[in-house]
This record gives sequence, structure tokens and C-alpha cells, in this order.
Amino acid sequence: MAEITIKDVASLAGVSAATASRVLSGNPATSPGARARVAAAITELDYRPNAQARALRSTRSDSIGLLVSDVRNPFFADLAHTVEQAALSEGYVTLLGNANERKEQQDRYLDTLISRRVDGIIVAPLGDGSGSIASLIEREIPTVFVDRTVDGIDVPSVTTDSEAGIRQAVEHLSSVGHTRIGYISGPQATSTGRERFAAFTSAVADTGLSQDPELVYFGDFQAASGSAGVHALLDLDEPPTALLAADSLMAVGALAILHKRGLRIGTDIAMIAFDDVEWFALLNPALSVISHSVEDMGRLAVEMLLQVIAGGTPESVVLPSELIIRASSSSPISPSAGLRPRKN
Amino acid sequence: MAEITIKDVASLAGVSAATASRVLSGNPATSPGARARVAAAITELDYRPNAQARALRSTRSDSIGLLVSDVRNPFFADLAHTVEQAALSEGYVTLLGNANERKEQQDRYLDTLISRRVDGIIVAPLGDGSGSIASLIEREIPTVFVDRTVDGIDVPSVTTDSEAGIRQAVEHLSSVGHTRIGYISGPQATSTGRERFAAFTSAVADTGLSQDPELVYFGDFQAASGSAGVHALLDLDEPPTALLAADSLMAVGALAILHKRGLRIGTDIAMIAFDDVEWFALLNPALSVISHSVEDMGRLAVEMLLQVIAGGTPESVVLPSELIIRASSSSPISPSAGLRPRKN
DNA sequence: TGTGTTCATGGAATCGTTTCCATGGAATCG
DNA sequence: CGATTCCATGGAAACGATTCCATGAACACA
Repeated sequence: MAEITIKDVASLAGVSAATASRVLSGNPATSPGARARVAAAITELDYRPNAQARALRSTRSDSIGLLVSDVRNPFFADLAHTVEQAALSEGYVTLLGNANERKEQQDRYLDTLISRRVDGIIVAPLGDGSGSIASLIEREIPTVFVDRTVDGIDVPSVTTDSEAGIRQAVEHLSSVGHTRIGYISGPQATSTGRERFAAFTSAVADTGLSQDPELVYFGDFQAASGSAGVHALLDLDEPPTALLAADSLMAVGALAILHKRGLRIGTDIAMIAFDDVEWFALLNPALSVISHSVEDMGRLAVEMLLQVIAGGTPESVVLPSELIIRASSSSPISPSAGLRPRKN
Repeated sequence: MAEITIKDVASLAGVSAATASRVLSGNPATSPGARARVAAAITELDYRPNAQARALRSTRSDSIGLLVSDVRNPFFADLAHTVEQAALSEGYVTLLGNANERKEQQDRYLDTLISRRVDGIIVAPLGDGSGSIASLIEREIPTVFVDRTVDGIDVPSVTTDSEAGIRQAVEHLSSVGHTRIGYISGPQATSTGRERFAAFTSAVADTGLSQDPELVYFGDFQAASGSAGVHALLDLDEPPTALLAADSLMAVGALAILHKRGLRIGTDIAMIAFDDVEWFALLNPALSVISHSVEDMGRLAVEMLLQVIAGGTPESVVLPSELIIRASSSSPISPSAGLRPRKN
């Protein structure tokens, strides 16, 4: 019951707490004899140093915070895994938070992370620079943004160049004959939502496709909004013949509704999703995607965070994205496409 | 730069640190005047209490550890999300660890969690009761097992009754004419791996299907082993006409290879997976699954952990599993099934 | 007015470490 | 052999909060 402290170890080993501490931290100013006896006492008592006390005294907690919108999103699950493993190999544990795309949850979690005195924070931020993000900066807490950025906040980041992938996707769809592409957008409160929407808009304009504003549905990066988006877009008087979803979750929601409405993907309607997910290739027809490397993103984020913790100011990194064409978008536009099934 | 402590708050408010602390913790022995001035000082200084110091003195850290095998597994991602949200709503933050189905990683993480003095641990355990699991018990650290158990370790748990679902699956496959079912098993180092394997074995025997030991491939719950399993099973002299995978990740790996080998799922070979995943229903043909409720599991685990922390000893819970039949397994056995494609 | 009670408050101890500083014995050097 | 350096060691302070205990002001009651 009673906590075993370093004093217990020290007295069993016949040394002072100071010496025991030195042995524990590998301080060279210790005799071999003391080292041996302390080591023996530690295993004998199964002593585990109290990380709280250690953190209090040494002002480092050997923990980092990771705040994403939702680990159920395969993209963030991958990221969480990579970050956690990379951090662990450097001796840090990871506190995971889900903001669920809600600013108040993000702020709440950031507050907790600040209170816990984590050594650094990796966050896929949401909203503007107000609220707890500002506290982070003001307190000079080492922070790295992943996937997203915040306007006006100067923090190292690892992001994806969505522009290139989106442009390739639009041009590809245009090349197989589509002129009305429906876009299921991410929320404009996120930088990725804005950037991808802007990329879509400009690519559509440059390619000479329809710029009908009704062809854009604003979702929230969660599956349900993808479903709602498909309903909205297909119920237009002139529905699109191809769909582009700004993340994998909305794509899943969209696919479910396409199935339910009896539309054959790749034949009746083309579909492309942002974010690659292993099993998208297993769908029949396989889903075309805009792919980017989550592993690189996670690894780099941890690397950069460690640099910031060490006092450096690493350069932000922008990773490439690229279109991977699969069966869901490669057939030429079907003659029946564009007709509303209910009218058949 | 300099940390803002409770003393700064106290002196700005013109009270002692003791009084400031009382205001902070809502202790009634404080005057309205003091409360107001302390509150003002807190916002003025943007003071955040140091959770480390607080934890040191009060011996509770308001954090729990969650150790799963891999958050990239949708089942554990769901679980992580549910647990994190449930814990947060009770004022706890969640430390997430990935053991990657490796005992040494599990032990390493448990050690860290013990050192951090988390208030409780939720773990999907691996292996026997040796190593750090034993330390957990000995130190009486509140622990709840999820999904899996460990023989001989008496800890409250939330698990699934795999038996029922597996039996339904085997009977269903038998009813549509299959006699040789290939089983891609989980590792025998996990209770779920063992339990599901045992359920399969006995169901096959009871139904009078082939008990050929070659029809079982032992994987490790990760995607790659599902792929390897399909190769091994299809290369048998008498390959199975139906496959049952013990988790979703191995099912994904299996599906990928089935595709690659040109086998039509539901026609050339039937397939059923343990664990429901939203998008399994989106596959074409949709995948039959054995489903169980992850939300219930996560919610109950947190609930039970809080009870243990409060000194209680909650009863273990076993959740039901059930077969959901979709197109991947519902067609009668095809005449060509069972033939090795390469021999055609 | 004196005694007793209530109650907000401050001082000081405490949690388990790390780390600064002083000490004293051994070793080295001239 | 005396003086100097080296180095392992222990005592004590510090980290930032909480909490026990004592204090003294305010108030009530007889």
C-alpha cells in the first residue's frame, strides 16, 4: 500500500537519497559499489520512481500531447500511431485528445495539456488563433501543427499540398468527359477545408468546367455530412456526374448513400476521395484517391517538435499529394449519368 | 517565461497561498471578497495550476492509461475514442499506448503508466500474467481489461462472447453448402485468439464439417498475416470454399489477396469477418460480419474503472456478438468453388 | 462586559524527487 | 611528507501545490 520511495531504496542500499538519485539518473559521480547496491535495492523493492515528483523538480514531464479531431478517422488513427511510436522511442509518452471538430473541446483539451505541463504539443488545429491556441503561443509551449495551420499563428507545421492533388483530380475527371463535378467540402474553419475548396474552385475554373455554386456542399469532415452531401447534390435539378470528397470519412458517408440509392460507382457516377485508406483499393470498383503520406507527416511532426523543445525553430514542411487513379473514376462518362434515378 | 504559481495569484489578490488554494478547490471556508479577488487575479495572470504539483500532494493524477494493440485497427480506434470521451467527461485525460501485439512493448508501456501514477489503467492485455501485469496487480493499481483477459489474473473485464457469433457463422456457412471453411486465427497469446479458435473448432465439429487442421492458419491480428493466411489456405491441395477471419485487420489483408488472385468474393469464395467496421457494408459484395458493440465496451470499461478507483469491485461483463449476413457469404456454394484457379 | 462560538485566514509541513553545496577521505604531485 | 586536487557522499533547499493547525476578528448570548 505504502508508496516505495527513493528513501526506502536508499536506506536499503545503505546510502543517502541523493546518491540513490544519482545512480538512477546515471550521474557519473557514483562509486561502483553504490551503483550495485542501489540497483539491487531497486529490483528488490520493485521501485518505480514517481514521475510526478520528478517532473515537478526538473520541469520536464517527458510527455507530449497529441490533439486530433477524431481517431476514428483512419488518417488520424495512422497519425496517432506513428506519433505515439516515434515519441515513445524518444522516451516520451503521448496524451491523446479528440476535439471532434469542435472548438470548445479543442480549447478544453489544450487547457488540460497546459496544466499537465506536457513538454510539447502536436495539434491538428481548428478555428482561428483565439482561445487556448493563443495561450499556447504566449506561454511559449513547444507546439507543432500537423495537417492544418492557423492563419496568423507562426508555428512550425507539417502539412500537405492539397492543391496539386485536387488539380490532378479535376483535370482527370475532365479528361474522361465530366463537366459537372460535385464537391463535398470540409469545414471552412479548418485550413485544409479552405485550401482544398480554393484548389477545387480554381481548378474547375481553369479547366473550364461548371462553376455552379450548387455543386459544392459544405460538410464537416465527418461521415454523416458526406451522406447529407450526396443527398443534396443528387437532388439538384442538374446533378453532378462525378463527386470529389475532401476527406475519407465524408467519402465513406457518400459511398453508403450512393449504394443505398442504387447508383453504380464508376459507371453511373465517378468518385474520388482525398486521403488514401488501405481498403479503398479493396472496394469494387476500387476508389480513386488523392494520396499523401501520413507516416512522413507523423514522423516529421515528432522530429520537429523535439527540435522546438530543444530550442530550435525548424522550417515548416509541405508534403506532396498525388492522384491515384482507380476504377471508380476511370470510365468515360456514362450516357445515363446525370439523370436522376427517381425519374427513370 | 517564469512560471506563474499560486503564490503570484495569492499576492496579487492580497491573500495567502492557502486561501488561494481554497478558492481554487471550491472550499467553502472563503469569504466572497477573497473569492472575487482571487478569481480576478487568476484571469488577470492567466494562471494554470501545475497538475504535477497537485498530483504529488494529493496522490491522484486525474489521468488514466489506455493500452491497446494498435489504434490503426478500427476496433481499437473506436474504443480509444469512446474511452477518451467518457474519461474526459469525468475529468480524466487519457494516455494512449500501442503495444503492437508485442509483450515487451506492453510491459514497457505499463511500466511508464505505473511511473506516471495514473489513477487507473484500461488494457487489452496480451500474454500471460507475467511481467508488468503482475506489478499492476501487486500494487493494486485500478485496472480493467477490455476485449481480452489473462488467465489466472482476477481483474474486472469487459469482453465479447465470441462463441455465439462464431457458431452462427459456421452454421450459416454450412447451411449454404460449405464443408471446408478456412479459418484465419488470431494469436494464441491472446484470450480472444484462443477463445475464437476454440469456438471455431467446436462449431465445425458439431456441424459435421471438415476438421482438417490445415484449414486453420495462425495469424497475429494484423493485416499482413491475413494476406499470408489466404495464400497458405488457397495453396492447399483442397482449398476451402469459405473463409472466416478472426478480426477486421486480417480480413482486410485477406480481401486484398483474394482480389489480387482474381477470386470473386461471394461467388468463388465466401468470406466472413469478426468485428464490424462501418465500411465493410460498403464493399461490393458487402461483407458478412460478426458484430459486437464497441461503444458499449468502451463506456462500460470507463464506468467500471471509475468504480474500481472508488474502491468497488464491479462484476465483469460479457457482451453478445451476432452474425450479420450480407452478400459475401449468402450465395450457395458455387460449382467452381474449391478448384484452384491456377489449375483451370 | 465577559465568555464562548464561528469562521476566514496565514504559517508551516508535506508529497518524492533533483541538485546545489559542503565535507572529508583518498590519491597525486612537488 | 605536506599541500593540492579529485571525487564520492550526505544534508538541505527547492519545485508548486494542498491541508492541518493555530490565530484572531467578529459576533452572539447571558
